[in-house]
Amino acid sequence: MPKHVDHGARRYELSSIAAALIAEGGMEAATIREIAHRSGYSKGVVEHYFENKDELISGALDCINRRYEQRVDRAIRGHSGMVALRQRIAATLPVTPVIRNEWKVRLVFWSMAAVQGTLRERQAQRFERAIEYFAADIAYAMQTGEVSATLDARQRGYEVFTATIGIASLALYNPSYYNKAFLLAEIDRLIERLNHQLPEG
Amino acid sequence: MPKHVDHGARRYELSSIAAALIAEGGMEAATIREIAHRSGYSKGVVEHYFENKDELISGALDCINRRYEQRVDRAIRGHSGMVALRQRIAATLPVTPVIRNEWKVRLVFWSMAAVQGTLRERQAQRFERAIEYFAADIAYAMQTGEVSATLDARQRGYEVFTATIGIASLALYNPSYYNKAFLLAEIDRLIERLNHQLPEG
Amino acid sequence: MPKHVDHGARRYELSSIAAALIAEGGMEAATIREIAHRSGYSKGVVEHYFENKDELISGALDCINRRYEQRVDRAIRGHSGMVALRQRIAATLPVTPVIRNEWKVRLVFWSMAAVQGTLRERQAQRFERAIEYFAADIAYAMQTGEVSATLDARQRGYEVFTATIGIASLALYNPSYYNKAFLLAEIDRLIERLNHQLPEG
Amino acid sequence: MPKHVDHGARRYELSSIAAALIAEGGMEAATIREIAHRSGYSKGVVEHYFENKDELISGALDCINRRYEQRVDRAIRGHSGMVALRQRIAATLPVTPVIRNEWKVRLVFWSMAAVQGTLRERQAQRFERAIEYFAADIAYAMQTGEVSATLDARQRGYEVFTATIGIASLALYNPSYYNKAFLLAEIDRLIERLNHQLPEG
DNA sequence: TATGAATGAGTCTTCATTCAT
DNA sequence: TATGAATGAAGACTCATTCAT
Repeated sequence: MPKHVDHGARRYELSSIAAALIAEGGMEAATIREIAHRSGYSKGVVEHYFENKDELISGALDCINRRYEQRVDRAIRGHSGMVALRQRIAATLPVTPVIRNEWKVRLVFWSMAAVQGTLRERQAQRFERAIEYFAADIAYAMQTGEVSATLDARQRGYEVFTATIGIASLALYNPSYYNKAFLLAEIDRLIERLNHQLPEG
Repeated sequence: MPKHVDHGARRYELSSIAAALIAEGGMEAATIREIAHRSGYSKGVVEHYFENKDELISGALDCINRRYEQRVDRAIRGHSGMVALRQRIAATLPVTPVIRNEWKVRLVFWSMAAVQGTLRERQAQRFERAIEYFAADIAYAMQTGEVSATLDARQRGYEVFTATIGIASLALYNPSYYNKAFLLAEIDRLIERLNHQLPEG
Repeated sequence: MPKHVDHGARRYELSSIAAALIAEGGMEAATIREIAHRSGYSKGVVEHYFENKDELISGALDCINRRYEQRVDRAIRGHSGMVALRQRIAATLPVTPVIRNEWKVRLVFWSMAAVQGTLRERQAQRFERAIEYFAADIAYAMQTGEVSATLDARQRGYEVFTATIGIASLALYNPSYYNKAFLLAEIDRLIERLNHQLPEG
Repeated sequence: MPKHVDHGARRYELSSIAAALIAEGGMEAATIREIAHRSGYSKGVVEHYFENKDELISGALDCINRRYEQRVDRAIRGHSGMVALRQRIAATLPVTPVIRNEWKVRLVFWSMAAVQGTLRERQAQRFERAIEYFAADIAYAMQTGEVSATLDARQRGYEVFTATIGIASLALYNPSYYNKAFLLAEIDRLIERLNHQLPEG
């Protein structure tokens, strides 16, 4: 009987280290050697859990996305509609060092997907899915009368989402100016827009 | 008597090739060897005009930014206020393959700047300058009464700018859906918001 | 109570897989990992039955040689002299895909033995034994008067054998030209030579 | 002006070292590192002259084949017909350590070509060309009446060639038994066969 | 017996960089 | 100014082998 190791846990552990390295020094800092060194295992172990480097890298992306989703879930639990949307945005914007690191990794992947056909489409799907989450919150708010029922939920979700990632991209490079207080205030503006803009059509 | 060579022109030529390579295959595709090969010069020449690779890379960014600014200048010439703002946004959004390539290079730099302290601050400055251009158009429009004089021009410039780069980031990965027609219609929405939102304060 | 496993059968099974892999992709394709994967056993099992990789490789050679000998035995059963010789040659030449694969493995071993002192001598012995088989058929034919009794059986066996492996080596690289019909006709020529050449001395 | 290096000569030099290493320890002994070390240059230099390892390996084959052809040319110069054929065979059989090394390299390539589709066809062509050279000598001998004009030159060339490589393959593994004297005597037998066999048809 | 986790050496390859000409 | 020869570090990856379970 072989020594048993939780394969998934080990993969997550290594992916997490890869993500941290990417956040620190970009794609080129996430070498297998360094991942092995930081994890305390040998190079061979990394290969044991990942077919090749691409898989490892993609594991790193899964890792930060999973954390993001868990954070959103925790923040939203029990809420819906506009409250949920507020929480979702707050969990997305780079208001803490942890989230900033997530954004660094995310941007590295965006740049990869921008120039690599295979990754592009998958990135587009990730964006689409994110928009749907934003839209779902708004759709719910329309049903409960929190916001005007005449809005186009998908379109509004798209607007709020693009504004959010635009702000996040900006904030990442000047975290002292675009700090937590600034960004949380920004959420109010985004929400406010939904109520005061002219209805569709 | 040494042969005279237009230093600036040669630098621009090489930077342009570097930018094209980055757009094609990311940072790692822009090797000195490949730039030398495409330019027809030898490797030594490339390094003669750029102290090291970082300089070359930064030259590529300058190159695409210069082209962007020239395109904006051409589009705005003779215009100001809201018309200028429209043109500025149109010249920014990835509505053509050329501009999409610009955005690919831009994202590669964003990802570098996100994880590299030295580049981060300079990137923040570039963002700040861009916002000021957007804000200036709005400020002019306020003076001429095109939009409500109660707006905060800087704030509105910031909003339009972040919305623009958010949309651009999204569009880059699904150019057939977020095509030229879609993006131009998007400009109308952005402009419309300026007029119909509640005034500041 | 330990589980009983037929050691020999297991060895043969693994050797056979190794031989197939060598025929497909040469020495370097026969990795322990791949053999384990194809056999359905774990890597550890493979090494349990073979001290090290060299043994495994030598097992693969034994495997194809055993198959060759069985094929010859089946073909010759009940025959002797020139008929047996004909069958022996026919069972040797690469007239079918199966025999071609045998030859591929054989050539890989020849190339190893050519450059590795330890293997060289054993290969020489294998050749010598093969020649003796060919010579025995001829000697028998001399006794029965099928061929001239003045021949030197060993010398003639050597000649037929070298001609056979020469033809086989050639045929391996152009199986469509040196096809079954061609090679079988070739046997007639080899046999004919024995009869019409001048006697020894 | 760059330092000038005779590209072809350097390639030959490195190819030659590769061939020597293959003869010593097979394909796996011909590592780039070892080639670099033995040549006195750095690893990078090897890459400078060969796109990749495959090219280097193929260079090694070219190297031994070129030497073989030069040796044949030198031996045949001024001769033709049966004398030329004798010399050709003598230059082919492994009668000296140098030629034995050639054969070792040759066998390594045969084993590679046997299992690799891309190489197989090229190997078949090399064989065909070699047969034509043998056949040409015989055809000339038929014109001058050295041998019976009723022979099929191509067929006889093929027979002599296959016999030659068969003998060579055998001799390689037992050079003390199949020594120079033995092999030279063997040439007489091969030649004699041409004269005393029954004519074609 | 059997498993597969872990190791680390070794391979090719790519690349920025230096330097003699 | 320009060339390209030369260097050596670092990358991903493959693999045989060892060993605790």
